[in-house]
Amino acid sequence: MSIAGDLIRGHTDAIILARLLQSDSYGYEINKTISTLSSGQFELKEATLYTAFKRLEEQGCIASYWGDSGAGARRRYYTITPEGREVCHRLLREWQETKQIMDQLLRSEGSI
Amino acid sequence: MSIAGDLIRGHTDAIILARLLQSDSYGYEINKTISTLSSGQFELKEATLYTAFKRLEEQGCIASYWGDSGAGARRRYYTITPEGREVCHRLLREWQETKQIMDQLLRSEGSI
DNA sequence: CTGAGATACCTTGACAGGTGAGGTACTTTG
DNA sequence: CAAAGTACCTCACCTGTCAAGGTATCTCAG
Repeated sequence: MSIAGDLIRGHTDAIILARLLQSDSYGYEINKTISTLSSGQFELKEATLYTAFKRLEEQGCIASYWGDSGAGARRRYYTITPEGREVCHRLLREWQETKQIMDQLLRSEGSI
Repeated sequence: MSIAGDLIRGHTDAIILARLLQSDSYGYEINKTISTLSSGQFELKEATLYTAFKRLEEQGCIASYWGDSGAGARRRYYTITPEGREVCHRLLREWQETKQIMDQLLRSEGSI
């Protein structure tokens, strides 16, 4: 992982929800996907991931069900709820804002 | 403030150092500048700002001196050290990476 | 058959950073 | 004189990350 988790902090939920917007998935797979999508530059730690799941489920953004993996260990699948979709879209907008503001604040030229 | 502090968390130091890269300044002014630059969309809380100053000074990234304000309350000015400049440039690079990775992770199309 | 490695889940405790609330002290302005 | 602005600072609390540890199953090489 080339970037620290603290730099992503506050965006973990957005990342997870954005994945679930694509399709239902389970912890292990989501983690792999994130690693792949970021070309190995970032990965959620397991503890972080599972606490996020718990948080999001309590908030009603996601729901879970045990999937039948056929072979291999059992999997708990997560699905995004309508409420979760709304939250996700809000978080995506917030990310766009954050980017913009950060760029303004870090731009070297800009004093006043 | 329209965006939450948690979204910025981990980038506070970068924001402060980037300001000091422009010129020496003091807490109150830095806060105003940040508010102005972000069009009022973001502001550091005082507690956040001063803990950050303390942290950065301990790390040797900034140094401080009491300025003579002439009229009004005394001001503690901060100046960026050579080490601070290096750190700042590293943080700016990290921000670029973070942006890129986040965009990849949040992009709707991308599964695998 | 056995051991290693992959798949898959989960919890706990420590730690760090952000922040609300509170405090000090001076100056300007109505 | 009181209120508001300038300017500093600290403490206790909360939240999210993560190292470390644990469980269980399956596959495959030796």
